[in-house]
Amino acid sequence: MATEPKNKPKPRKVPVQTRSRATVEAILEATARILEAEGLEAVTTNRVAERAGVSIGSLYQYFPSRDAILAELVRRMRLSMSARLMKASAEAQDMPLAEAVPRLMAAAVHQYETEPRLTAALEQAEARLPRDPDVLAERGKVREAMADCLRRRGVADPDTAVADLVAMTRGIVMMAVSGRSVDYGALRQRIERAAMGYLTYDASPVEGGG
Amino acid sequence: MATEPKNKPKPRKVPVQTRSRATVEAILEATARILEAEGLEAVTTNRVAERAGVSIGSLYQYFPSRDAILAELVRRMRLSMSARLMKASAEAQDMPLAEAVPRLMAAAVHQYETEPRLTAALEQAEARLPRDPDVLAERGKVREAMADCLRRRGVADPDTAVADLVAMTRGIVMMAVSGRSVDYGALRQRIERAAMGYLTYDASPVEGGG
DNA sequence: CCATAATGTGAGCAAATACTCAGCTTTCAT
DNA sequence: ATGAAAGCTGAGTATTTGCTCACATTATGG
Repeated sequence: MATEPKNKPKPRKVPVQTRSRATVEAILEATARILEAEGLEAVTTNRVAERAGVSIGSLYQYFPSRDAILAELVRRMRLSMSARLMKASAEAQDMPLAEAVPRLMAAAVHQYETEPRLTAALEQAEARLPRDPDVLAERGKVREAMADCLRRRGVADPDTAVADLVAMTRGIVMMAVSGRSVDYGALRQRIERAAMGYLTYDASPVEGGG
Repeated sequence: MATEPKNKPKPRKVPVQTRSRATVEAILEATARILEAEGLEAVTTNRVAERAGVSIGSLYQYFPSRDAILAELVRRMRLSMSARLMKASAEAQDMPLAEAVPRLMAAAVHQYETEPRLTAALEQAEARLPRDPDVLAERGKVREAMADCLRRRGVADPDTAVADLVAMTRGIVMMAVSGRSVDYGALRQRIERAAMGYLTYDASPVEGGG
């Protein structure tokens, strides 16, 4: 339960038989469902094991700690998001800005749209977890691809622009998700407006801005 | 540590002497410092008491639970933010959009700028806490004032616009805060660009944008 | 078959946590 | 000065948590 840094990433068994692979999946699935329904604090190892229908001992044969389960879920989500964004970037390669942006925004929103509560909880968990190098590397590639996309259209400082677009999108989606029900169609349109506005806005010289 | 709803908002003493008022402030201050340095999970009642230099018994004379301490901190932050935004709205009343928006954005960012990590932690705590009616009421007034500000300048659907602007701002600031060091001047400019872009973007068909 | 490895079990331990209580000290009004 | 009220104390309780371990069950290869 300590909040201390992970000083013991003890090695665990790797599941080789189909039975044990199913066990691992059941544990991850149970964790996701608890996260989704009750949030990060409700995820305890005993509860996960119970919900997964396996014993607590089995859980600890494949995951060295509670955080390791969360880390694996975070990892899968991030890699999935990266893959989706890479695909969208490739497809948007030759489109005009006004068509490329909606495509990229749709890809960025997809994960929140399909699993809003789970995604929010996983992002919260991610903040307290050590950075996953693979995730960082993939994210880097994605940002690069998206920045290229913008650079080709003459957007200034495309790296900052990508960071801002991602952040704006997350902000708007997270706020929507925290509310009751969401019209994702309207939401995507608003995000497209925010993105296109940001990208095309020309800060004309308003002097004496004090 | 339960995530269950608060079924026992047991009444506690109200501090009347200066000594006890100082105790209460010390408890809140200690909680803020722990939150800022180590995040939400590190906030335990025993640690707060120790850091505040008071006994655990004293803590429980003025706060019925751990969450009550967090709730009070959240409350103060939210009311302070609302007050600042109301003031900015009033001052921006008669300014043109290009001047009003920076003023409003500066007010919105101020809290994150002065206490970035604490603010992030408090927002995380807020998500798990019961809604404070006072905070909700003040927030409603603020949104109304800001929406009025926009409506006067002919912005369509000003309520949605305010919600989106707030969400975008939060998204960009939170992302910046999670990084190493932040240039808040540049940050404010980017947020102004996002806001102005959103507000002035005309989704007319831009043909042949290759 | 059977030896060996892989997998599964769950009672229970050590540590942490939220919170109480019985008694002590300080403040204050008179 | 004095009694009552306000404030303070911290060892202790009940519970929860992450996690281990000695042992039982199942699969696999020869």
